[in-house]
Amino acid sequence: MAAKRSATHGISNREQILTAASALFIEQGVEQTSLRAIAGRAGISTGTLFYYYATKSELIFDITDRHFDRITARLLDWVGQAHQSQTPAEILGVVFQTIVQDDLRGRLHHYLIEQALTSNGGVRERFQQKYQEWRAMLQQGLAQVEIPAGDRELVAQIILAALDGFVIQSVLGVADIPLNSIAAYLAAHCKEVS
Amino acid sequence: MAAKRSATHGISNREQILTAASALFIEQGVEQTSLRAIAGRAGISTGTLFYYYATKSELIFDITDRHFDRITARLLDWVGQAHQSQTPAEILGVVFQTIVQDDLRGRLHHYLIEQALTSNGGVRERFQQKYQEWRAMLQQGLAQVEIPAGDRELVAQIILAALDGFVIQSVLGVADIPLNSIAAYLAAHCKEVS
Amino acid sequence: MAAKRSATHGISNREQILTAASALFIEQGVEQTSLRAIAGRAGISTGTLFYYYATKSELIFDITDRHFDRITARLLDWVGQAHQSQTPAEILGVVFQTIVQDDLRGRLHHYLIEQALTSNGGVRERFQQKYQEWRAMLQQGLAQVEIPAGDRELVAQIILAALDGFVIQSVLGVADIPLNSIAAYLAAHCKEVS
Amino acid sequence: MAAKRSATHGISNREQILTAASALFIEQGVEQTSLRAIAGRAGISTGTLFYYYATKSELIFDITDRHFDRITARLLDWVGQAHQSQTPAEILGVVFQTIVQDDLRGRLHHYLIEQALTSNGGVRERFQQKYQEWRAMLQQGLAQVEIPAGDRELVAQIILAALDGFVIQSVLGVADIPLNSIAAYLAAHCKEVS
DNA sequence: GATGAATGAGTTTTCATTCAT
DNA sequence: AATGAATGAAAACTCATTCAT
Repeated sequence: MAAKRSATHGISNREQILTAASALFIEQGVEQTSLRAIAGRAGISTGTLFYYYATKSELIFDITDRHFDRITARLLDWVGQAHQSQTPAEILGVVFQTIVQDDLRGRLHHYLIEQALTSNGGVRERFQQKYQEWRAMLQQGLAQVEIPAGDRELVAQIILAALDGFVIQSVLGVADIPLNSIAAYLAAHCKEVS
Repeated sequence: MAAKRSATHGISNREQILTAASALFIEQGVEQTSLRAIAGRAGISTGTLFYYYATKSELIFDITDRHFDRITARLLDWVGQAHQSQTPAEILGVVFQTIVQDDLRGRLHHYLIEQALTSNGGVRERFQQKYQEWRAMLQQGLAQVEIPAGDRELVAQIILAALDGFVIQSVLGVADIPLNSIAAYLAAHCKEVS
Repeated sequence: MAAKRSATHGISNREQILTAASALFIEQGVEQTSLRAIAGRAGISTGTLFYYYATKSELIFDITDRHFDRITARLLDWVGQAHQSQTPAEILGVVFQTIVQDDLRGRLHHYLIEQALTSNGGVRERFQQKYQEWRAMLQQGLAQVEIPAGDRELVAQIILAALDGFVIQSVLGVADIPLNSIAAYLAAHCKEVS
Repeated sequence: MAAKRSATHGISNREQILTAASALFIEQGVEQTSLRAIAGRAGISTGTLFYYYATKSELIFDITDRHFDRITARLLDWVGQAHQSQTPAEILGVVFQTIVQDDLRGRLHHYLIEQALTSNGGVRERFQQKYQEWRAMLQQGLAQVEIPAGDRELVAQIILAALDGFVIQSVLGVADIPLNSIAAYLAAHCKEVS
């Protein structure tokens, strides 16, 4: 279902399609984007598009994969570099900032959630897996933030959920989300039981 | 834009439409639900549907209104009855349980968010207003939970975001969301600065 | 088909309908104007509209009648007052100006022509009658303009046709129609054979 | 916006569509002709029609273009061959006869005028351009009819307008339009100032 | 590998007209 | 006389998908 290499520049076409599709999905939503439009922006014919993706669902599937990979990569980065930031507040702040403020990915994220709810495909299962995965990664990252080992799982859960919630608000344009204060607050209060 | 009552049983028809539309939106998503299907389930003709709602957007708008009213009502309930539960943990737990576990409303919520992102209409503005409103209500409710006045705003923000996040996970079927432990943890750690 | 008086203020309603319909026909064209819209602007219900006009065709018929009456009245005026203007050029100029420059009536005229071509009704026959009638009236008016009696019929034909032609151009917004020069030219050249 | 040729028999399809559309527009009027009917007569599916013309407006636009081209071609013919006819009266007579008596094109002409008035599209602007163009062509043609140079513009205006007027009457079926006498009269009286 | 013309079932929307009250 | 809710048939438009080349 995902990329199969070939001798010619098929890969390049696949890239072209995925890039075009991502962009259009973000701009207009998944349902509102026609395959013809995707082919058009990718600079290929609809026939060619169908050569690579026999179904719109398949294409959405690949887009989802990519999207997940990017989120995961971002989290990995964060886990790896977490110790470089001095204070716990700063460490948390970084996640909040980078994830919440990427509006484009935020929009895509929600369009894909809708696909997960709507389409029968495996998208939903992938989401379930990924959320578990991200939770685990967050937990790892938190190990470096002086949070008592026993609390890490809960804190990771809260942060993961809050992230999604703030992404929603950001994407909707809800005003006044004091991300930094929130990160600081969480850092301070989760450090140890009062 | 919202319901105009009439002498005859026009109300009944409007109700019928809204009920049918809500149900179908929840089952299949907003985009996937055709007006014909709504009319069919409501037991009226497409022409009659048009008589009440000249546009799919208008109908969505009314559905959104209703949805918001229910959420608000639920929060009002909670604010009013918060003192009846004994412990802060219990008080928080109630919100989490009642809101997160109403999967149907959760689905609708996210379909409507997609509408807000996609359609240019006023739906998005309504969302912005409502989120501000709900945040304020949460703050009020928290006044009864021994949280230092200065922190209430941030805590309300966190809880509101986390609620949305958990709704997403619940709707997606992500396993193992220990809502009660989370409520307890939040109640314990937000009570006062360590 | 036309106005039947009644004891109550039925007449007033009829007037209301005709006024609203004329206005909307001119603004949007006959086809584009729904009966619901007419009823709305007339301040009555669709049911009432149908009480007065059982069919859209009937309404169009009455509007056409009114329109014809106004054109005829204008021509009658002109015939009656033709001698008051001094020069033949001025006399002709008056018809051209008053008829061509009434854009609203011009639009309506062409929308009604389309009805005549399209609908099966008697509208077309009415047009045929009226054009003959108007031609005769023009001929009468020309009697006062020193045109040799033998030529009057042809000149009336030419003027009548040219009028319609200039109305088209005026309504379409074609630039530079020197109506006065044209009237002067016609007056000068038709007076007598060179 | 206009025809783009393709390697296969796409041309044939486009032609098919334009032919079917023209015929139906003439028979029933533009508004009364459904795209389905056009597709039906063209022997293609509605989807295919959409493939060539994404919008009814686009199709109308192309039809308009074609219609204009034919009128222009006819006038060009006339300008080129004007000297072959002997008398000025005959020369004028040719235009009147050929243009006025083509009832089909006359009907189409008026349906398209309605489109120009109704739809906001570029149709109206095209009409304005074309009328200026035709006026200039008529002027050129008149150069060969012994009309004093100074009068040619006015005469062209009058003839152009009268043409439209007679087309209307012809299409409406108004009786007794002595086109030849009129041409003769115009030829005689415009030749030189009395 | 690549094309793009072709399709048909589907969508939202429109509206003249009817009729019980 | 007057209402306005109700209708069904039809309109324009959309689009994922197929297939001959």
